[in-house]
Amino acid sequence: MTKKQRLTGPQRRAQLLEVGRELFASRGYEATSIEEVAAQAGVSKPIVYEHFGAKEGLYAAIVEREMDGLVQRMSDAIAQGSARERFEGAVVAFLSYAKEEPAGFAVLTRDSPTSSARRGLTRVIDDLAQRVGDIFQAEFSRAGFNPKVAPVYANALVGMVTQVGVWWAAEGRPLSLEHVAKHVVALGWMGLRHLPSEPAVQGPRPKGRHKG
Amino acid sequence: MTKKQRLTGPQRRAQLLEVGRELFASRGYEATSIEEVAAQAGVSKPIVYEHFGAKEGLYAAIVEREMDGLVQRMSDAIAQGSARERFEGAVVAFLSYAKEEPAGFAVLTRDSPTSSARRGLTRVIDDLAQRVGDIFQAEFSRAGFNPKVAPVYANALVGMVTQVGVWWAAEGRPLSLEHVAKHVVALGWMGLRHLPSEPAVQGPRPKGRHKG
DNA sequence: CGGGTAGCCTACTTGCCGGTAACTTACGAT
DNA sequence: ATCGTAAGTTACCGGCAAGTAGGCTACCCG
Repeated sequence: MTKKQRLTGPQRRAQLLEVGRELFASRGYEATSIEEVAAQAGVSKPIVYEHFGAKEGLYAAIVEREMDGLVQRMSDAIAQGSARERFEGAVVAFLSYAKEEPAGFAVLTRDSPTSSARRGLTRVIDDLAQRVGDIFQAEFSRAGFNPKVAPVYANALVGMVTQVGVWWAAEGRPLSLEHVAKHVVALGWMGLRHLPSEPAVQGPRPKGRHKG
Repeated sequence: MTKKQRLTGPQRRAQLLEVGRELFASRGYEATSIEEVAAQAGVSKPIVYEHFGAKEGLYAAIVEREMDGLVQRMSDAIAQGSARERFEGAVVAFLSYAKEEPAGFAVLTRDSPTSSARRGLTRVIDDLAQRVGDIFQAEFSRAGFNPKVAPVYANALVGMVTQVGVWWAAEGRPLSLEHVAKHVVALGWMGLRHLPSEPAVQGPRPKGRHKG
């Protein structure tokens, strides 16, 4: 068998990130023990602590890395083209990530450890929705729609793609990526193109609203 | 002060379900201890075990009850009316549930305990998507679309509504239910009415049907 | 009043897991 | 070769939470 190999710091760190990702993906945060991570890496517990300080440190490092990867893909995808092309690009990028990085996708999709709640929105997907929401907000204002409903669409689209991604991955990807993307894009795009006008469009007369 | 009141079995059981739901909703499964549940109910640990056997038993009972409640609302909502009305009804029913049963909604939205995976799809929402998918499947076949893509739409719609619900609840429901529902329905309905035809359609069915 | 039973409690055991202290070993540079 | 350092180890602590054994008490019913 492979000799008990000594790795350099960065190498070991990278390996632990890899192993941790796989474990967190399959078992979830709570059900994964540091000992397990260490064992799977052929190393002992304190090594993990040496690199990441605490369990949450390891988890945070993994999530951050995956988040960066996903955001990178999405950013590239919406860098240019018509609005429709960018939308389609975003969907394809998201599904590609789900396909090519199943473990990372699983980690991002699962619940976070309870303590790391920031600002009340705990799940990572919510973060993504927030970013999309910011983009939409500007876009909506520009187009004369009520920007307050932008988050509704942002969350709707993110949730749509996410859930489809989860199903698609869990089901062993029964359809091709292009196939799935096509339908999702169609569903989302049509809705966006037919935004209903509403009483509360920002016209000259802001109407008195009832309860929130 | 309230006397150390002795409750009957069913009463205590109901109370524990209530307390447990609240706790699981706010802390999540792992972070909630049976002792906490017992304390909050003004009772000691073994009582909980007497009623539910194990922690998972309590959790399962709570989830099942909430799931039933949600399904009940949805079923009522889609019992009659045009397709569009039923769709709208389903969305409204879902959001109403999120609004009126925030704790239950939180429980259903969170991750389940790792061990209770059934059929590979662990999350409760996936169950819902499955049911919707079955309905769509039949509907798609009838309308001449490829039924294999039905789950895509089912998951997309369920994910859409779910994520919007999560956001809406987490944000303290900044918009009215009707307002949110209107936009979500618009987004979903438009997409459904313009299903893209595709190479793999079964049968000579060229064009999307019209209906009022 | 006197039992029986249903509801409830105290007081454990057990095992796991996050985290740490203190020691050991490989290895390259001088 | 040897010394310094980075890499890795064993062996422990402390705490918490799941689950249980066995005893107590209120209340109903005759």
